[in-house]
Amino acid sequence: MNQEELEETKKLLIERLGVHIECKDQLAPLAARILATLVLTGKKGATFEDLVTGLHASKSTISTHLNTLQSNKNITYYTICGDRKKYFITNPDGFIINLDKMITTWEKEKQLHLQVMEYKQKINDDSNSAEDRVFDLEFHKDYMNYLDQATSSIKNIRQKLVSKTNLE
Amino acid sequence: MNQEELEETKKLLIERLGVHIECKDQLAPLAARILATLVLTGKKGATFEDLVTGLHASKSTISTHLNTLQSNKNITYYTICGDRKKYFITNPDGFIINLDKMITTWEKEKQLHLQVMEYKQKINDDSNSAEDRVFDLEFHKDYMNYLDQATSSIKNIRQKLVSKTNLE
DNA sequence: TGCTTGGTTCGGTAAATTGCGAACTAACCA
DNA sequence: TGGTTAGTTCGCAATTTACCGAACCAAGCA
Repeated sequence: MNQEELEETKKLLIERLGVHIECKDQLAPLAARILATLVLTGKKGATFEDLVTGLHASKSTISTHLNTLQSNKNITYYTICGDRKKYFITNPDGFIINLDKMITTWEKEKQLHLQVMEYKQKINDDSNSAEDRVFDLEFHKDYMNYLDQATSSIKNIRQKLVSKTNLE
Repeated sequence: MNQEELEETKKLLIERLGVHIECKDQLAPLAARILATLVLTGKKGATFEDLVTGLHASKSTISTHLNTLQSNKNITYYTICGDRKKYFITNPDGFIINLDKMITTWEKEKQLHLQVMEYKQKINDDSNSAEDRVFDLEFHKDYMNYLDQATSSIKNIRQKLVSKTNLE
């Protein structure tokens, strides 16, 4: 396989990965393409200029997206002495940040279900007869149980990842 | 707590849940409010008219969103003999559909990483010396390992949920 | 001091999303 | 046959998003 073909596959993969990331992480198309590019370039990273030319985008767009990606902890950069450029790379803690996001979403969801249950319980208490009881709380109990299970299994994976990272 | 106060809490909860669902499931604001309303009304459900008045929205908006929510399997409805109205409720299989979405996303992600690894391997093979090797494939191996673990633990929870549902 | 490189800021615009209203259909019933 | 209820369709208006270009800044150096 020659150089041109490899370039083609690279572009194709940036596009595919880009679309995936765009949907999964709710990022703007070009922000996702930047992340995809950085995944494809690996530890070597890419400079501001590389991204501008590689993605056919304007400097302003690249600048703003690089800043938001950095503040979202999606990417970082390293520098080389005597070289003014920044070499952007994907955040090596990306896994863990992903897991943390899932955990916080689920915990927030659990809090919401607790609030809903409280509300429904009050309505049920206000009704005087048993057949008057409007709400069945089983659904919320099941849902919270499901959330708890999912949360704890993901926390488990997180723990293993963290201890492995610390060993290295 | 009197009737008005309960109405207030209901609106507040619809709003909070709505914002959460809107972000989590990438739905239009009003579509998320519909789902939130259905969670709050439980097994009793809500009619088209209830939603139009409760959410202060137009019939057309409610109509289109109800249709998309149905085709996304987010909601269903039941009917009462001699009553032309549909009573919309949240899809009881919501849990499982959520889990399935996570699993497919992760499996797709794994496939993408495999393709990226294949690309990087080719580049590495093309280089003639060892210090020339551009890419470190460890990252992708770790990532795929993480995806596998997450997938299998969620599949496990899914299995438990399914067998429980079938028993009832 | 002025030029180059690396990057930021800001105003604007094209396109996509979201919701609305009016006109329409389809089923039931009086 | 006409009226009512339940809901759909479609064109349009208001936002929001995503990107661009031009002007600008700041560090280094010739």
